[in-house]
Amino acid sequence: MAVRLRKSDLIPIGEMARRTGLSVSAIRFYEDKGLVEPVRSAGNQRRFLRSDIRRVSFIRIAQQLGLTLGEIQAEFAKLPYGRTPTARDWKVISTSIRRVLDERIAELQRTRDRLDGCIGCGCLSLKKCALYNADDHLAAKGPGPRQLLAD
Amino acid sequence: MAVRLRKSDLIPIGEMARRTGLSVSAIRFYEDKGLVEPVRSAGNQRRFLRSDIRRVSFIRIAQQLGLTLGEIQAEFAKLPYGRTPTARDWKVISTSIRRVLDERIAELQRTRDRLDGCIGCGCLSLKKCALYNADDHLAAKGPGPRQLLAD
DNA sequence: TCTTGATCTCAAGTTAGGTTGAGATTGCAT
DNA sequence: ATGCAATCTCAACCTAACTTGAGATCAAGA
Repeated sequence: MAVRLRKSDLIPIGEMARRTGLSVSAIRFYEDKGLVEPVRSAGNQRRFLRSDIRRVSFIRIAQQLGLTLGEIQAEFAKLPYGRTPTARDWKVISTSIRRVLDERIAELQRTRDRLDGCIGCGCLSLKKCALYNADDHLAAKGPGPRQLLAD
Repeated sequence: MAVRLRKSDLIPIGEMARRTGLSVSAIRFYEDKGLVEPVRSAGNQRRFLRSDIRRVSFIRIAQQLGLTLGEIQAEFAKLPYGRTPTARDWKVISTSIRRVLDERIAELQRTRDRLDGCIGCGCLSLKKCALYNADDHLAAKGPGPRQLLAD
């Protein structure tokens, strides 16, 4: 028995917007960026697959997590080629994003600790300041351990 | 005995750039935004006060901490009017920024926890997803808990 | 069939934080 | 006094992530 395509299997952009909470223009923008690839109707209107709802929703979520569209693109590259992604596929991505979050948190904590050092030492005294000296400039200026801030 | 202004007390923009590690154009941009207000030489060239070095350096640091120029301006508003800021003045600001960092870290941790929930629940199942539903939209659609995994 | 709402494309505008370049002056050391 | 580096202003350009608007076309119910 052949698989029947119900019309509800192909979603127009307006419904996509409703279902994902994104604007129509944003979705078109994502298509431009290659994040989603709807097919076209006879009259050249976009028609999305049901699985695209999840895909597009994921863009929204990942952005809330602080990923750029480029980074999201990179995550999408991990999705299976030629078949609709499963829960397991998405889980792999979620886990990878968790690592990004962990890194981001750790980074912020390191920064905060450095700032604490600065406050404690009556700092922002530039010459000694770990934050100020985070970057290159001020090359070899005085002795002692120099802490560097990851960019 | 009158205070003598040595020429070294008024710094041209090039030296400012060298001392802060910023580009000349960036410093001019900050002036545009009202973050620093150099005086002008007879020939209309910018002349910065020594204390501006710290001020401008602070912009750089605060940006690395993730503050926008607008937020930095808000912090600067706390500096004393009409006198060169002391170490104590800067400390007040640093402390305030510490609070911003704390908030940011807490927020990220909450997000990570939500993501963990999602991963745990085989999530990104949209309807139930804490991340997905973090925002408003959520148009009641059809009956029963639909799991979009089925697609 | 008519009419209305949904879509289409393409161009331009928006905010943040700058950079780049042109063409004109300034400032300082010989 | 002159020569050259530093500076000046102003306008245009850049990335990211979209939005807005104009003018044209599509889809579907009465």
